[in-house]
Amino acid sequence: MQLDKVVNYHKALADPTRIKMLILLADGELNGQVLAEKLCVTPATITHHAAKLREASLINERRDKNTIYFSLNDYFIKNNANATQDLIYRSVKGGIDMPQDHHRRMQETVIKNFFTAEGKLKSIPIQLKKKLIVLEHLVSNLEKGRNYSEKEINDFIKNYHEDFATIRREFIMHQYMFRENQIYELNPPEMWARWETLS
Amino acid sequence: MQLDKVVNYHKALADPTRIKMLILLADGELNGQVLAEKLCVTPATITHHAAKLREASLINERRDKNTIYFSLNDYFIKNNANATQDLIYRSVKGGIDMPQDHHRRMQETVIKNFFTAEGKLKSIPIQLKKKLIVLEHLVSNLEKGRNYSEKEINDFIKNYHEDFATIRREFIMHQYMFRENQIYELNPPEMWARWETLS
DNA sequence: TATCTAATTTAACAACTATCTAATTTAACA
DNA sequence: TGTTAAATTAGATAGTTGTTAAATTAGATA
Repeated sequence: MQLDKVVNYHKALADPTRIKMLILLADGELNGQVLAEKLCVTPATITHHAAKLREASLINERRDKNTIYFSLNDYFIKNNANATQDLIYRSVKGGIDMPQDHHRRMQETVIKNFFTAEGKLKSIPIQLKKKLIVLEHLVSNLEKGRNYSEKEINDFIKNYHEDFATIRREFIMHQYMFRENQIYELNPPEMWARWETLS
Repeated sequence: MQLDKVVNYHKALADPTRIKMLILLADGELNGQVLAEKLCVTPATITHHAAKLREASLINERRDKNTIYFSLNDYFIKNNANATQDLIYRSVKGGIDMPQDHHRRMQETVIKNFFTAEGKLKSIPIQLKKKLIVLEHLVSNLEKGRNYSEKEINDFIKNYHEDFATIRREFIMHQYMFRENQIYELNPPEMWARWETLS
C-alpha cells in the first residue's frame, strides 16, 4: 500500500528538529557532531532523527574514517510531496492521466525494479529510457555546485554498483555531469538527458 | 517563523486515518458519522482528527441543520507542500527569485492581510491583482464539477464575508464560475482570471 | 597489542498521540 | 417541552516519539 509511504514521509517532516536538519543539509553534507552543535542538541538526538529521515529516504549517509556524513536525497524529498497530492486527488481525477503522472509512475516502477530495498543498483538497464531514469536517480544524490574528485565520484557510485567506470562515463555522456581537468561537477537539470524529450 | 506552519502541516498528514479522511473528502463533502463508518472508527475519533486537520487549515466545515459537513481546503493542501520545498531549499537557491515563487509569496501576503486568523475575509481588495488572489482563494474551497444553487453559493460566501452578492458577481465576472438557469458551477482553472496573465 | 580519543549507537524515560467508552451538549422537530 | 440525531468533551489506556546519560564502536597512537 502506498499510504504507508506517504504517512512515513510526513512523519519524517513532522518535527522541527528534522526540518532544521534538512535545511542545514541543503547547504552541503555535515556529520552528526556538527549537526548536534548547530541545533543545540546532543549527538544522540541527531542519530535518532537521522534514522527517521533515512527510513523515509530523505537523506543519504557516507562514511569516511569513523565519521558519517549526511546529505539530502533531493529525489525523494521532491517526489514524495507530489505523491501526497496524487494519493489524495487520484480518485477525483478519475483516471485522467497527466503526462507528468505517467512519467512519475514510470520512474517509480523502474527504481523499484532496478534497486534493492537497501538502495543498491541491481543492474544497469539496457533500454535507454530506463537507463536515464536510473542515472537521474543516482545523480540526484550528488550536490549541485560542488566539485568532486574522480575518486570521490567512484566512491559515490560504488555505494550503488561496482561498475563505477561505466556509470561515471554515462554520467558524462548524458550530460548529467561535466569534467574539467580531473574535477567533476553536476550540470544543471536543464542539461540532463530525459526520455520525455527524446520520444 | 514559518517553520511551525510547515511542521504542523506535516503533523496533520502524518497519520493514516487523517490521510484516509482527506482521500474520502476529495470525492465530495461528508459528515462525521459517515466518515466514522467508512473508516471503522467512532465519531469521537473523527472529531479528534477533524480538529487537527482544521488547525492545519486542510479542511473546511459547513453546518446544515445539526450535521456538519467537512470538505477539503484545496488551496492549503497544495500550497503547504510547496512551502516545505521552499523552506528547505531557500538557502540553496541563494536569493534567486523564480516567478512562481514571487507569485506564491504575493499570495501568502495578500491572504495573510485580508483574512483573519479564523479565515474570515476582512474586506474586498480594491486593487485588481489582490482581488483576484482573494477570489481564487475563496473558490478553491468549492468543489469542481458540482452544481450549486444560488442559496448554497450565498451561504458559502457568507462563511467568509457578509456581502455575498458582490462576491458572487465577482465570481462570474472573472470567470471563476458560470451560471446556467439558477445553477452555479465552477469553471476549470484555465478559465480563471489571473494577474500573471494580466500584467 | 593495548590504550586513548572522537565519533555513533543503545537504553531508559518523560511527554505526547490515537483510540475507545461513556457522558454531555447542541440543534431540529414533533 | 421532550425526543431524537448529530457532534463534542472527559477520562482512560496502549502505543509512539523526542531527548538525554551511559555504553559502544572504530581509528589513531604508542
